[in-house]
Amino acid sequence: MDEEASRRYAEEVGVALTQMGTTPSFGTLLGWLLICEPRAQTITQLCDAVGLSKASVSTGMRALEQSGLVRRVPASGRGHAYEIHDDAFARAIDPTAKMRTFLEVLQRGLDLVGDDEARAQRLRHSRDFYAFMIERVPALMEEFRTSEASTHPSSTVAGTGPQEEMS
Amino acid sequence: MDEEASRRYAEEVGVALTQMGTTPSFGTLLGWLLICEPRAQTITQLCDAVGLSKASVSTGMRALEQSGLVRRVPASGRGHAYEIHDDAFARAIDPTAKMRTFLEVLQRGLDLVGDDEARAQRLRHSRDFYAFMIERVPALMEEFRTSEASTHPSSTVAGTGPQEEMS
DNA sequence: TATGGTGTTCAAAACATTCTGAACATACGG
DNA sequence: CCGTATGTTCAGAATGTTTTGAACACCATA
Repeated sequence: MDEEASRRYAEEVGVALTQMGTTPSFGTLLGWLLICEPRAQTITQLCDAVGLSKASVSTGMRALEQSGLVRRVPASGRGHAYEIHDDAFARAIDPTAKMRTFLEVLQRGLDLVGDDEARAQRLRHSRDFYAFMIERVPALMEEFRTSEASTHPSSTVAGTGPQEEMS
Repeated sequence: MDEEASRRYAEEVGVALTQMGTTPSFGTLLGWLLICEPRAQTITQLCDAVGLSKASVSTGMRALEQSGLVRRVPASGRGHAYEIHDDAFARAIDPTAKMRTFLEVLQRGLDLVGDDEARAQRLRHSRDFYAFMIERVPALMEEFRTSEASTHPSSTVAGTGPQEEMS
């Protein structure tokens, strides 16, 4: 329950995610939404909680929403509130996203060096590695999803939200 | 062969990797090492090729070396040179590295909220997802490695280098 | 041990990003 | 339809990162 500990936790998540390439406000807001009470929070509540300006919270929340980690819900009083998805990370994170963009880069490199065997080898191995992982990881995620569904049948409906990047 | 096209490619890799969280010099150097001829290059050669200062190349190469993508080799003349590993990405990239750090963060969150069921649910699902992936992805990588070994038996010895982070 | 090429480190400049306050829109309730 | 609570946008300030030039160490050779 400890309000101050929660705030510290939000900051902690903030620095962890910042190291992974997000903005500090993005990570801090996500951290707060992971543990806050009540679960759904308005922009004003978020401002108070994490100590950021309305402007930062507004843009930060849009980013969180577009990345599929958080959704807008009708607020009790005026306006609207935001809450994190139960399965936020499993739904919003595509572990192969970066691999796909780099697969393209490697392929262009192979096109560039043509059939110069000596140089091609450097590129080919890495390209094949990514191709393999990209093909196989989705099945892994699907396996997790089904196993979860059978263990906790009360899951939310599986609306496949936007698959944005984060990690 | 086209010298200028190669330079452009190095820059292209540079921006791709910068978007994934590296410094521009890190990515550009890696891009150049992917396609340069000869394969092993001294710091001086790299300076000329990518148009960065000696200082940037020096620190950039140390980062590449520590991340396990590149190794030092004895140079023909004076000093030493650097060359990229054939299996650079498959060996240097641990797709679960970020998941592991975030798994810890989620676990700390669960410790913090204790047995408050309502709040715990938000954290638990994501934690379980990461735990699942972290457990399973290594086997996938191993599967690729063995399949490669049987296809191209001429691979280099599998010295398990430092498993630093990049993507 | 002097010399030249080679590589490293560091403070400061160049650069880019993020956050904020304030002005502007929007929508609801009275 | 007005007043108020709410939400958005944007220029500039604050902050952080990357690169660089220059001074310093190293090492082979003669």
